[in-house]
This record gives sequence, C-alpha cells and structure tokens, in this order.
Amino acid sequence: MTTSSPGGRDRRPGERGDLLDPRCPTRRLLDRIGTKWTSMAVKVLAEEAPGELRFAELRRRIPGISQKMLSVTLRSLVRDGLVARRVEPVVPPAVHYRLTELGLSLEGPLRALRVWAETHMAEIDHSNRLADESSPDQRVDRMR
Amino acid sequence: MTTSSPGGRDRRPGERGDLLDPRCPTRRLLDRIGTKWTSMAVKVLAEEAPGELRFAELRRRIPGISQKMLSVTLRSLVRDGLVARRVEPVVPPAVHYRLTELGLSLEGPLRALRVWAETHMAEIDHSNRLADESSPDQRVDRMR
DNA sequence: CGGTATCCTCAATGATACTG
DNA sequence: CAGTATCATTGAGGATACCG
Repeated sequence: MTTSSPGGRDRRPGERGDLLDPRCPTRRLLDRIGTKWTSMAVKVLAEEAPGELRFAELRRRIPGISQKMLSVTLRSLVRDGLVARRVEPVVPPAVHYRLTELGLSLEGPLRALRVWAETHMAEIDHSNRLADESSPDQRVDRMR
Repeated sequence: MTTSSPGGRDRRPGERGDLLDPRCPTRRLLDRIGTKWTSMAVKVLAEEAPGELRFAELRRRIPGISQKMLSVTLRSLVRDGLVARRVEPVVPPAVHYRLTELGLSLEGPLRALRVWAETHMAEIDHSNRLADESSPDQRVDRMR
C-alpha cells in the first residue's frame, strides 16, 4: 500500500490542508497491514503467543522474507506499538519479539480476513479465469 | 501493496516454481484490498446496497480519487467478481455498479477491520509519538 | 546474532489530454 | 457520461555487502 503520496499530497496525522480524507483510520491501517509482510509477521507472532520469538526464528517462519524486510517490518510494528522488542544483553545479542495487547487485538479482524480469503479466493480465481477467456480479443484492440 | 514482484518473482495463480509461498490467499487478498481505493469503493457500494451507483456517483463519494483510478479499481473489482457492472444502452452511456454476493460477503471482515482501525488508531498514533520524542537523536546518527 | 547501508527495479498512482 | 491513452513520479521491496 502506499500511504504517502506518489503524485499527490498526504500528511502526517497532525497536518491538515488535504483535499481528500487526510487521516482515514482504515486507509492508514490498510497501508500498514497491506504491506507485504506485516500481516504474516503478526500471524506468526500470534500463533506463538504468549511466547516470544527471536529474529532468526521469525525469519524461519516467514518463508521468503529477507533480513532487511523482516527488520523493516518489525521496526514498524514496534513503532506502532503492536509488537514489543526485548533485548537480552548477552554476548551474541538475543532479541525477542512478542505481540502487545494492541497487536493481539488486531488478530481477530486479521483472522476473519484470512478465513474469508481461504474461503473465497477460489471464486475470485474462477471469476478471473472467466474474464480471461471471454475477452482477450476485445482487450487486444482496445488496450495495448 | 504489491503482489507482483518489484525485485523478485511472483506468478499468476497457476504458475509454480516460487521459493516463497506462491498463492497464499491472505496475501493475495491483502494485495487487492490494500490497494489504495479498493476498500473504499467496496465500502461505498456496500452502504448503497442493494442499490447501484453510477460511475460519477461513485467518484463523488470517494473524495480524491481520479477518474483513472476509479476506472482501474472498478475494472479490477469486476474482474474479481466482487462487483457487477451493468450498462444501460442509452445515449450518454449510463453504467451502474453494485456489489455481487461475493463482494457483499467481504464487507463483514472489512467492517471489522474498519472498526478496529477507528478504535485503535489513536493508540498507534500515540505509540508513534512516543517513538518520535524518545529517539530522534539516535535515529539521526544511525539512519539518514 | 541481528541488524544497517546502498543500489536498483518496478508496479501503483497521479496528471493530463483525448474519445465513443 | 464513462472511460482510455500517455507520461512522470514515488516508494515498497529485493540483492548484496558490511558491522557491533
């Protein structure tokens, strides 16, 4: 998602002057969870609750995520107060992450979305397939 | 959101070969609703249900959306089978949009997310404010 | 171990102009 | 009215290398 403005304006929560909805909570939330790895990180942490997971463990449980993106994602979640970060001051640093209460409270809505997705993505795929077979010609001469 | 690959791979529902989860339904759904205007369009249409809305009406009810993005968003929703498009063959064309049953079924989960957002975004903002005041210095010398 | 620093690519979105 | 066609910008995310 894209909260900030590619070609428009958009402000921090406090600024005003926007012509369009400036701080619509829903859009802001979707900009966060719509970010490629956030919801997966929350899910993984939620399944582990109330335990904690270390950086490397999280990475193992989120197939395909890069070290950079896990770092970025976690930093964002911590900043938002959805995840708590605990550093154990041992030799090779051990950092633990866990959902805060706020983060945990997001799991319900997120799970509902997951259930919907698992239940209905096949229908969406079917609809797309129908569109693909019944229009490629029109598309060719009106698009491209 | 970004379904397709900025720097990686990603395939249509049918292709395989991905190292990471290829067709995780949840990610695919988030890639759709995470797109800047989709959830707002669904919401507006849901509030109108079971009525229909015309292109221009939709545009009026979604402040800030451009003609192009409304068009793109609606095309995508129709293709996914979440929205039905009805063209009245009159002189200046009149096109009506309404949620399908599938689209309507997504409203529940989406509303739950909206409620969560409206209920908790203030906490997130607060958490961000805390982060801003307690670290700007560290950030300055480790980021930037 | 847990990150951070760079560099690079590409899809999402905006702005603008044109059309059946 | 309801789009489509272009063009430009931006930021998410990947690859890679280095660090306390």
